[in-house]
Amino acid sequence: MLKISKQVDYGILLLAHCSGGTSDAVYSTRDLAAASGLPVPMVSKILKGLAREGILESFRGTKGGYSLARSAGEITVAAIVRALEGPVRLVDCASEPLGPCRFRGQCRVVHPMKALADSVRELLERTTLENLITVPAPEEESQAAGDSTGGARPDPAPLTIPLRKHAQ
Amino acid sequence: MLKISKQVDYGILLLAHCSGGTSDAVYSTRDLAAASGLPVPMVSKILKGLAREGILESFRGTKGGYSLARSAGEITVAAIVRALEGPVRLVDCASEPLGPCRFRGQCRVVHPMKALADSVRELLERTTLENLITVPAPEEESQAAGDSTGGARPDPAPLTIPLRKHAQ
DNA sequence: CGATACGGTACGAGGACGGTCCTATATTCG
DNA sequence: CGAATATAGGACCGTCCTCGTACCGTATCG
Repeated sequence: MLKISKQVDYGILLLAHCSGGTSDAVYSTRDLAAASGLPVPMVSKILKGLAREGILESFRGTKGGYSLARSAGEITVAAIVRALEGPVRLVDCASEPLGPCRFRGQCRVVHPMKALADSVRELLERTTLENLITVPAPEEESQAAGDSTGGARPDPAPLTIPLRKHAQ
Repeated sequence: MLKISKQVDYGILLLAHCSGGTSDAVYSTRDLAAASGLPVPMVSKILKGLAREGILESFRGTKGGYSLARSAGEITVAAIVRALEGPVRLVDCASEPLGPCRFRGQCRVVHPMKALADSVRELLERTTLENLITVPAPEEESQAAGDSTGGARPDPAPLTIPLRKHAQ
């Protein structure tokens, strides 16, 4: 609920992988599929979407593949979401191409809702791929691995702050 | 995409209506359905959900109905979302009951993703019903009414700031 | 010219969401 | 007490969207 699609999730994973090597490294669909463990057609579809939006640069033919079109710091989560699941619209009736609304003009919540939606979008706009790969997180990472049951553990620490560091 | 469900949208509308009168005013399903123009069963379902979560207080029998269980300033958007569409989980593999993930432990993006998810949730947690009904928005509200075509107009003004006023 | 790898699009299965309906229970009033 | 009212808690169904797959076209390298 209120979730981002798996394509976006996978997309971030793949982009994180692409940003691992040198800036002009080229990765083929098969390479990335093998590295991520995701099915090849799925990876292909996601990379196509990212390339169409200009996040990835594509090279066709033998020895072709994809590479980041800009630096990781210039790729926002919002752009990834837009490329893979369309514009961020928290609510239809208060997002930019205004959807139909039976209360047009007399609704007391439209503008605040729009403000809320904008806040969410701005948050995603402010978070870059670089943020996602350079925030290494606390040291209890290792103990999170191991148990596949995934028992709910209490909230460990406020991880919110690091993301803000790029907000002006 | 990345949208909240219509039930939450409707729920906010209905709660905004409930917070209009005195604090102990009681509204029946039929009243709210008539006021909102939404079908009665739908309104009923939403109100049930809100009551189950303790956001609304319910009174059965003749002259029964619903009223806000707490003040509008104590009802967060996050609570409304939780009541009507479950916990806020931006991504399955990085939200609190950790979902299955094939990269458990070796994924470089889990913690940042969790941080991002927390940021979104915190934003919703910080926004209260009171915020949504007391931010009246700019004066061009009236001209938005009238045309039912809903043509896309350019972004009018940064509406993001007002929401922040309650963030400490 | 053939092999490789991207580009676009269409297709099917599965699940979530929107929306409706039915029965049980509690309260008020005559 | 009994009828009327209004919520509680389900089950139920149609539809849309997402995930995942597959096919065909096109560009590039050797």
